[in-house]
Amino acid sequence: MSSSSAAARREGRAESASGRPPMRQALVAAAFRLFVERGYEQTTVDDIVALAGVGRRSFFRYFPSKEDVVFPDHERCLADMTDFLAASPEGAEPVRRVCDAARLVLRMYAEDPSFSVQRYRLTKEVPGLRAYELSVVWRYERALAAYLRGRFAGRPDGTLRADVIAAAVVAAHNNALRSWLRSGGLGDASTEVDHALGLVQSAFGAAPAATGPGADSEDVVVVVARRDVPLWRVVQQLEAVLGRG
Amino acid sequence: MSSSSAAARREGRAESASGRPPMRQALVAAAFRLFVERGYEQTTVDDIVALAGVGRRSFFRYFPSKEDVVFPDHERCLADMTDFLAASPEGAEPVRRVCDAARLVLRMYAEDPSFSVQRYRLTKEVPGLRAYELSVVWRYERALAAYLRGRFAGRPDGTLRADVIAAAVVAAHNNALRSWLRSGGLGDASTEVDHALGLVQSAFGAAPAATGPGADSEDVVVVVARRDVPLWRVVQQLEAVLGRG
DNA sequence: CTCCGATGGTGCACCGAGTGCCAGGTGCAG
DNA sequence: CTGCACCTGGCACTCGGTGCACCATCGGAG
Repeated sequence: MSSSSAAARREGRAESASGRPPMRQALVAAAFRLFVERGYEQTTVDDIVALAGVGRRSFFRYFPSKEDVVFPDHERCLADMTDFLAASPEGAEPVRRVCDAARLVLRMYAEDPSFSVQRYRLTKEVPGLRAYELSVVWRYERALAAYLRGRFAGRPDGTLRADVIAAAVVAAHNNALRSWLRSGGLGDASTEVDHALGLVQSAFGAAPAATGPGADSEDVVVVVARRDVPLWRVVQQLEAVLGRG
Repeated sequence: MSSSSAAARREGRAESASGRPPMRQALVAAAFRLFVERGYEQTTVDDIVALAGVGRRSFFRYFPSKEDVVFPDHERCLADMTDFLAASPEGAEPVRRVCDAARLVLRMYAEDPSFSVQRYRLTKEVPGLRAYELSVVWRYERALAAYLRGRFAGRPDGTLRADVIAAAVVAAHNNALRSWLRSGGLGDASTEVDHALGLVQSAFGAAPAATGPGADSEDVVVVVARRDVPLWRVVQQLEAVLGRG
């Protein structure tokens, strides 16, 4: 069943066929029940462990902090993303690749829409959770930026472009994701995200240099310019690519 | 004296000529002395108030949390930025305007380089401070995005573009800022930031127009340039191909 | 000068998150 | 059975943060 496998994924570990739901899951379930019915800050860790029927000490064994119980799957997702980026083929177009990496996060959210929507409502209200979410998102962004920095190494403004593109990708992804969450997680999230990421790709994607097949890869640069963008902008791009003449 | 006025600015209030340094400043000074010499987490609020010679309760009168003492001036700076954006002339180019708004933050950092560098080293090491800084930066980003959303209202993908551009501006600004901080705050920060923001402007600047699927291949021109050809020659070629001056 | 209210600093008791430490239980290999 | 590793629970403690009541100072009104 979908909800069961989604819960298992939330767990970050396979569910054993032999019942006995692991303590981690019980804690997440208990926590969310209390969070939605009486609020995050009004719920103490003691309340959670009492409802889950476990010792207080065990809570912090599974979750380093109270906030972590709200994001039980991000650690796993972040690892997936770094793996995905590390496994990139050499010839992959970098911007497209980070956009695909961002889609991994979307997939995680889409796997359990009701859970994601609940969490969204929580994080929107509680400042502490918002701050925590920011630090999570920041780690995704750094993973994307690290990959791009590697791909842009040697290029002038390589790290700058990497940071900016990573931020743009994350912002576009989050814009679409939040719009989907605000709608209650009903429609298709991926089309909206595709559109948003498309905008970023059109702004940063093909325009900067692709090396031609025949030539020595270092001494030729190909610029694709749209006729409707002003000439000075094309020249600016050229300067950036060529490293100031 | 420069350091004195910088400290006053850090205070967010004018320093009175008649001595009696305000408690806020004393707390910031005491806190930073302890933070740099024994670390942030190793310093308790009790240590700070003991060194400053005030009561523990007073600390939390001036700073809502221990983290806030590290960023004593951001609240003020954020207010300045929103004022700046609210006072934008109607005809201002939106992207340029948010770039200028970002420069306000840089100015704040540049006003007291040694303080900024110390704080940078702190936030780089301490995860809790990093998280706090993220939430501060997030508020700047939301201020920029809110302005852009207003300017892009009605445009297709208006909020999406607003969010992406705001994120890109913040990322570019932070990239340059951090590079300057890493250097010890010695050189000129503004030139680096200008260059970084220029890249964002060149990517998102004036010509938003028809993005993505609207343009067919007739609207695109491909230029192949050899790196050893001087830039002006390439530009000359471009002008010829595009048929405009 | 006295009274008075406002402002601002302080002490105190208290809550809740998070940690270190140790004890008990349970499954497993020797 | 015994030792061992591992998971769990309880206890005590630290520290950040808050509500409340108390007190000092100060400026103005009578």
